[in-house]
Amino acid sequence: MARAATTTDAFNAVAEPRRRQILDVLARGERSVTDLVAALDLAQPQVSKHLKVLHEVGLVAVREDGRRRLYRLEGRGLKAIHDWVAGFARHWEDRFGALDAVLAEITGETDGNDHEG
Amino acid sequence: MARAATTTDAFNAVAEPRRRQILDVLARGERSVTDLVAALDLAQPQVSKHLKVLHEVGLVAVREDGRRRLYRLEGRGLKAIHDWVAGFARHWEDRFGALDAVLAEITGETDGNDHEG
DNA sequence: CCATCGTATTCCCATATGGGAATACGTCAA
DNA sequence: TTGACGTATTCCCATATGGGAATACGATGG
Repeated sequence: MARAATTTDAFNAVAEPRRRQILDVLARGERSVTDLVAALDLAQPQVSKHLKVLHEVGLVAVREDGRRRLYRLEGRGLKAIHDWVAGFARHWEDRFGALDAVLAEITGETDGNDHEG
Repeated sequence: MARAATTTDAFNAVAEPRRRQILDVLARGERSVTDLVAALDLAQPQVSKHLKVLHEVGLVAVREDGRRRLYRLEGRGLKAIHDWVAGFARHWEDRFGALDAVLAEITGETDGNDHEG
């Protein structure tokens, strides 16, 4: 097998910096391909390709307007990522980080990380 | 150019499901490679490879213990992802989603999304 | 109907991925 | 020492990526 397709899910789609940039721009409102080309300083074909990927994973929606196509952010698709990462928040928040370290030292535990209760 | 290396950053490293699984397990405490192999039902070499990637991007740390190597989650590396995604939260939270729709319809705007103030 | 604009699609290519399989090590128990 | 264990590394290969360049196409204005 090779690496999973970029169109597999939001995680893969968003791994590409350009696509993140596109979403950043779209977060401020609907944009035409040309708008994006200008904003990203990237060739039009590549922008269209990235948009295709984002569309396939449902991160953007399109609307036709004459010869233009207006792309819009479809944020829901990012929730999965958010939810997954949020579960790790305690692991980088200083308060808990420090606490973990202390507990580990005191208990000599190999299996720490218990601020559950 | 081809796709960015998986070791480029957390975004790329975490795009692979197996690596996310590994982090999920490590979130509950230090684990040896063998532990992970058992938990993931994946061949040992592949686990070691994934761990290598995770280590290169700083998402895990290692500690030697006799013939074993104990891997530990290094959560800080996930913060970048969290921060980026969090910026889009308003786009999937129902309250705001509905509000956006209404505003868009009322104003006929092409450039909506303004609950700034 | 023609030229042009806005976008999408196709072709080409260097790159490295992820799994499978085999193997190389370093460490520990006899 | 020897053998087993725990882990890392190497080789092989099908796959598809992302950019560049060229081109196809639908819509629109004359």
